[in-house]
Amino acid sequence: MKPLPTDAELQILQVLWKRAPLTVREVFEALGNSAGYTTVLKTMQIMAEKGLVTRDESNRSHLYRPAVQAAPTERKLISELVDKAFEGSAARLAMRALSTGRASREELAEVRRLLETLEEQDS
Amino acid sequence: MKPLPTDAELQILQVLWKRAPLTVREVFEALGNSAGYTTVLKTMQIMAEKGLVTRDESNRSHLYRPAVQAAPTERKLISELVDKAFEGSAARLAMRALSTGRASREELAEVRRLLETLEEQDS
DNA sequence: TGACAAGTACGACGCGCTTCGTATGTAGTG
DNA sequence: CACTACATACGAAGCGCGTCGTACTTGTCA
Repeated sequence: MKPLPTDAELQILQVLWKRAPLTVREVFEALGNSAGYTTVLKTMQIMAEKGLVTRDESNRSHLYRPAVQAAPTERKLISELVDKAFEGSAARLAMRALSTGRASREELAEVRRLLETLEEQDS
Repeated sequence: MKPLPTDAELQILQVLWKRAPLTVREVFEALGNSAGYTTVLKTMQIMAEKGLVTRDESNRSHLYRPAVQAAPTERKLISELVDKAFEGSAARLAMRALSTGRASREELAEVRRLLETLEEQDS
């Protein structure tokens, strides 16, 4: 129903996930002027149409809140990539991700803990 | 230099990675007629221009081979998503991927083995 | 040798996304 | 009350991608 966010929409959602509610101007500034103000505005209007955000119009400066959660959205983005490039195997994607060398020692330990939880659960 | 493959290009690359060299028709058939023949042809021509594949024109039916490898391409696709949606943390992406519930017991064990290797290496 | 089958080349269109210019409305202030 | 600052709304352009129709070339075989 609610579509997955596009790239530009995802940038905005990430800002909103950290600290909502926010006005368009606040989002615009958080984005570091990577796009024009009206570009951000328009995108957020479209997101409201799509149901990705809600907005409170009681003030002159409308306040925006995310209408989709981070975790499920991230999972769907991953599933998309998994289907597209990893033959449906999330584990294969995870392994590729870990072998990019971009993970620190601590992060690896975290992954290990998650893995233990999952393996337990599954039995 | 060589750009990342687009979605349609990735579908074709996956076929070529499995069994190259192949003609356009063979790729077309492997794709199960999800797109028209000339669509596949055109896309493969573009891929040749981009340097994603090479082609042997000595026969009337040109033979195509991948010019980029699967592993690095997959890693770049992941990095792209990591930067776009996971604040640069490949480990965070890996954890989300594992918690989609799409991984079997065996796959989890594989991930665990990889993890052990990585943790060793890093010390 | 002529006609058909099968290949390549190429141009063009439609769509979604991003971008921004411009029009319009409105709250505050001297 | 007029002026300025700042907000929203909206239309339209540019671009990449996927798609396919059509033209052209070439090999084959009756």
